[in-house]
Amino acid sequence: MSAVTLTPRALYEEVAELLRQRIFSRELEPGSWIDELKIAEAYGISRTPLREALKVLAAEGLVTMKVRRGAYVTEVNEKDLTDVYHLLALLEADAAAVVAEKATPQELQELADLQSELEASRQDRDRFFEINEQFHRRLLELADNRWRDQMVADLRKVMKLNRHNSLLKSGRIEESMNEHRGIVQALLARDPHASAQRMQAHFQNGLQAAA
Amino acid sequence: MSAVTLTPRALYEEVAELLRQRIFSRELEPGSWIDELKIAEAYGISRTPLREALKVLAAEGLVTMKVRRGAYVTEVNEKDLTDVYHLLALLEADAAAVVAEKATPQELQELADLQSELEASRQDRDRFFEINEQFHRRLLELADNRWRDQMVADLRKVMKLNRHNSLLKSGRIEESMNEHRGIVQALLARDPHASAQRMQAHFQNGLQAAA
DNA sequence: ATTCATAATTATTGATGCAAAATATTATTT
DNA sequence: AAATAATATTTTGCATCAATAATTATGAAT
Repeated sequence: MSAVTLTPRALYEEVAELLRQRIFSRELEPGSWIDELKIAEAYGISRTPLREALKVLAAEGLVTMKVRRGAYVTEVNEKDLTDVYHLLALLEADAAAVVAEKATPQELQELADLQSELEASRQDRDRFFEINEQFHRRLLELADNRWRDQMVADLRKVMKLNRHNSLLKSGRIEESMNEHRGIVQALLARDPHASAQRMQAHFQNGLQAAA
Repeated sequence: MSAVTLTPRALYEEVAELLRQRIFSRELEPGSWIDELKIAEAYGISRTPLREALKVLAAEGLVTMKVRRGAYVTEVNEKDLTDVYHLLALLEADAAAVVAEKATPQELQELADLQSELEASRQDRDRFFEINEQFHRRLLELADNRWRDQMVADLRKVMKLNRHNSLLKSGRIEESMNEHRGIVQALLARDPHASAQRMQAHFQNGLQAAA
């Protein structure tokens, strides 16, 4: 037997990740009931690790457990989305303020470099989004608060429940970049308040006007 | 057997709550390993609901799962506590800002009434803390963001991991009340920015100076 | 024909048992 | 005597099994 199991992570974690993908791809629709038997059979596993995975997803907010009714994919309405987005903006704005105060010059320069890359890739839409995400991720890392990171990760997952993963305006590369530039300027100026406010504004502008 | 089961909630929820109490009372010490067999036997249940309960607690941050090593009570250091406290302050300050903008006059009056009760109970320490908690709880309710509520609840649980549930100054009833009065004033004035700032200051002042 | 009650079916929830993995202890060899 | 290897014990993790609860459907009575 050369196939070493190696157990990278527990089965319930593996299953949780698979279910996450199926939920995000809307293969499992919001509001729909999750058939434990069917899923367990499809994946060729028993229901025990599956149920543990569902508990994890419930804690993340992706599924909702109903007593004696089983698990349902969480349904998010418009208000939920704006509420979640509001919190994301708040947490990231605060992260910017923290970074403005506590980051080393080298770390700030890193963000400035990412900003330059962003400007250079304004023609390449995919690359732009990639660098953009990298910027936000790095900013959170520098804010160095694992509890915030966990919350942001969970909130992002909830946002992904939304159809097309949008709610965000798509065709505003130029504006978005200008806002980013302003954020970096405030960070380099070591101005926590301005950094937070500009990040807030960046999120506000990114929010699609509720029809 | 006349004992009707009645199933108020699932067994794993029940067990999760019991474990929470034991963790908060430090009967289960931070860093210590949680013996599934022993706990299951002590409660007279099987390991299945217990393991589900542990997954829930892991998601809340109270226990940490290690692969093939089982569950451990989460150890929080000083930085963790200040990080968590920082986020609590941020979330509640923002809640105050939201309430200042969106609450109805009746709802604001409710908060003002709670403030009056607070002032009246300045002699009764226990009652003071009770009303104080009620004020914060009601404020969050009025901010009307279930995702924030969930996050605040989880963060509070982590705070309770700390010895003696402190990190908070205890002998500052008078100052605390004055700060509260300022918050209520800002709320009644419908000033979101001032409301948030005063709430922030309230939290900052409540933080025990790190020795 | 409609409503209520009862029974049956279906799905969740809890228990027990088994296998795999990790750690600790003991024995053997250098 | 120390180090390494092998074995044994402990414990996690997965699967199968049994029972409880809820919902739906059917039948009877008003």
